[in-house]
Amino acid sequence: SGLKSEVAEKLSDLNVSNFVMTPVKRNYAFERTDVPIGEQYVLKINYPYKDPAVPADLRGDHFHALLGTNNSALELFLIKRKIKGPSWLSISKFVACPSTQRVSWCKFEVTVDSPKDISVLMTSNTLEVPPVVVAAVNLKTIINEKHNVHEIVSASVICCHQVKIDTPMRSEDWQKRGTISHFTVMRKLEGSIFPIGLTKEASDRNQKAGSNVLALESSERALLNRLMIELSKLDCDVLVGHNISGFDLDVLLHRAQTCKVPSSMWSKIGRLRRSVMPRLTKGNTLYGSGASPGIMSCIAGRLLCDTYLCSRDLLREVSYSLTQLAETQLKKDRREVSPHDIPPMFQSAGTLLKLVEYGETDAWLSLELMFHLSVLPLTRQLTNISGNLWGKTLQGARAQRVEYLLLHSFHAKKFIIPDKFAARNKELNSAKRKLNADTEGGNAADGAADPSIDDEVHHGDQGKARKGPSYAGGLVLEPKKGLYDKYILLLDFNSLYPSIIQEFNICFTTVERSSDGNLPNLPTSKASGVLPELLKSLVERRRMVKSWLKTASGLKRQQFDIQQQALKLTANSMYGCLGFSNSRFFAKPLAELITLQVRTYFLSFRSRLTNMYN
DNA sequence: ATGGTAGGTAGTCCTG
DNA sequence: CAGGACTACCTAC
Repeated sequence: SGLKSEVAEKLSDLNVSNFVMTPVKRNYAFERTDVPIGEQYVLKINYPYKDPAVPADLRGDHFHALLGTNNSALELFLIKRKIKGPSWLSISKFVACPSTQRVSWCKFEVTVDSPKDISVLMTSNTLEVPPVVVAAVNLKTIINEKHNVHEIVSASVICCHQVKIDTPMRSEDWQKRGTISHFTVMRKLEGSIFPIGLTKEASDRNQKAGSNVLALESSERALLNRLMIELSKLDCDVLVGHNISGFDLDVLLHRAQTCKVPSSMWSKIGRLRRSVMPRLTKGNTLYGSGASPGIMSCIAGRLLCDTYLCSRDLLREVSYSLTQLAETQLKKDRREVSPHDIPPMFQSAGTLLKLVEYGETDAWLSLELMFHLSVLPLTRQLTNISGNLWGKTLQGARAQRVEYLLLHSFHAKKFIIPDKFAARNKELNSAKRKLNADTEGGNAADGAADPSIDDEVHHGDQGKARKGPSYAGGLVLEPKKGLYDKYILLLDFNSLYPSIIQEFNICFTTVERSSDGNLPNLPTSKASGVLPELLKSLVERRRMVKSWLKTASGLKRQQFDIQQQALKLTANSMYGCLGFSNSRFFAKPLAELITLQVRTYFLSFRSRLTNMYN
């Protein structure tokens, strides 16, 4: 047909020669106004990732929209193969990589021709969940005043070789003899020597332990080399540390760069062989915002568990310092050591051994905190529910979890999924901004006339992106003052927002959004939307798990408890992402409609109650 | 850049 | 000097 030959022509203009085109039936239900809502025939085009991407704004005589042009390969793989979090995969066809062609440090590496050769193993329920290896890392640093950077003087590692990820671990489970190993690598200060007695103490300890538990090196470079060798021997699945993503990893890689540690060494911090150090500082350098993308790419193949970030997510504390958390959560004392306290400690073997102890204790406390909070089982459950990447859940990316949950659901129902960065919106926004700048001050009624401007930052003049509310939320009634000494009735709704979404069948697929962004009407359609169905299944799964919980005991019980918590968390975080302007599934009209129903429901409930009890 | 809004208190700065 | 506009921070849902 005309469409096919036009597309073929456009593709060959882009030097794409090897492509497949198929007409398929697909649904659309999202915010692009240039794509018709509902089911229709579309042309599906497949070609290899090595060829250039089609520009999203390309148009032709026979087609007026292109979707999914910039989907990442990883996302397509996970969504199309229906891979939902850590699970057993069956690989039907593969070729083992010869050692000269490997791209990773893994003991076994294979090449797979087609993603279709990989599928989720359906009988995996009967298989045991394999344990993982977890290494806790803590660095002790001194400050180089001249360059104003941290330099590493000691690195401690505690490694736990048999960590379960399907159930919580009690102290006696992970502190078993033989499953834990530890070591510290230390170096002397520049232009000085180790204090008397340290070398003998180190060799005594190593002999007694039968392995290198205390390694003494002459330079920072040698320390880094040794640390990388030991880490690659452990080949851990998870790296853990307190503020490891904001401090230790950053320092480690910057020092490796400065000390000219060869790439064959520093890249062993991850599982991917790398030859060029990526840009380490890109974007946010704010405290507590996680590791930069460059740093994360260095540890590819391992998970990162930052107990500082986890605690901030899972606990309610005044301070999230390791000292404070050790006290309140683990009931343990911790000695704080600042970089300025360290140089004097190099004067005697005794104080230097104290430094070793402090480093290993910090690594230990962070590891203990991770077990205490059941970080691995909980994040694994959350990841299995949403079908995103485990590493992202560990970073606390809630929006991404909801994004993947919806991607999987809508793909399964043959929907075309919204693009990650809609080029159209970017254009629109920059055009708006330009317009605003041109007619500055002269548009008093802009907010009412054009709601799409509302998502812009309201108080963004000082670079702090704190937004004002962009739509109406819940309803808070003024309390009636007085002493109530007879009856006080407390009502608590079970997951109010998810219930409202289900009750009123609010979904992308059911609510008709007007083009001017006004508040939409309630859906009239009887057919259940994708969102309500999804929530229903989450609620049902939770109810089932809770029923198992009643009769289970011990580890099984804790496992079910974590699972039901994860299901609840997932259901409750969905509404927030509808109102989140950077979300891929951002739909302010839907969020507004939900909060309106919440307010209406609340008021009618109150009047029913006052009628009943007067 | 990395769920939402509502609402309270305390503080700063400015103005009539 | 009272009071408004604004911000930061905290908590509730």
